[in-house]
Amino acid sequence: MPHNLNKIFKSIADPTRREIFHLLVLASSALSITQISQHFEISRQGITKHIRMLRDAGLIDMTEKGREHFCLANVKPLKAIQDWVQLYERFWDNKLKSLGDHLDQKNK
Amino acid sequence: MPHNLNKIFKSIADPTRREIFHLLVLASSALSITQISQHFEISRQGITKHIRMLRDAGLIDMTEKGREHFCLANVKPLKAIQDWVQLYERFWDNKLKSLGDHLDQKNK
DNA sequence: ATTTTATGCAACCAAATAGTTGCATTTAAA
DNA sequence: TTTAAATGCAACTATTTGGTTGCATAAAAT
Repeated sequence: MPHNLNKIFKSIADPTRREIFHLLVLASSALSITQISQHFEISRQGITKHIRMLRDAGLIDMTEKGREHFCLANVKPLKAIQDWVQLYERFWDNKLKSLGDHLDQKNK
Repeated sequence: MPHNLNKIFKSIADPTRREIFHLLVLASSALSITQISQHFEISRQGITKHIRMLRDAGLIDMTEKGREHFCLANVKPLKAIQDWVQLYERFWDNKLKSLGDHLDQKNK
């Protein structure tokens, strides 16, 4: 179990956390908590809480340097979300075959 | 805006709702609220609330027949989730190119 | 015609969430 | 060495969430 699936779902369910994550991916380098919070109107402590949830879901890697705590986006846990979605992708156009059959196939 | 992205994220963030959705996809036919709730230990009213959230996110289509309310899974809104995830997919292996460049490209 | 079934509505509850502020501590800068 | 910056910790609050129960109503079955 790499990172709890539910934590990942919960993490990305909040728009502010998605924004933080997006900001970090865009930055493609580590940003400190203060730097991140400057992009938002909510308090630093509010941002810290969001960052911790993202970290606990594995979506942010953290390193400390002196008094600063740096955050780096880690997209890998999103793979679990994509896997979940892809289970249903086959139905986007139309029912080709029941998902039940599909799962039976995988268990053979 | 087909269906509010945040509602979709919030809907699938709850494990019970994911189970309900999965059940409906597996069924590949409409199930009544009572039928659905029989698969769970929580009360019918609890299930009803979850079903409404899924419906409001577009993940369940509902039809009434007599006194029964039937639910059918609709996977289309999941496309929005996949689109969101795919924005970051390119980073799963490694940074090929920054997301910023990628977005610039799309806006040309 | 009576009873049972399927449901909605409303009130209620506990826990989680998203946010705040104040204060202490460590590190860096003047 | 004093001051400023970056952070954590703790307490507090309001709102949302996930769940419950009781009661009313409409439709179906007996």
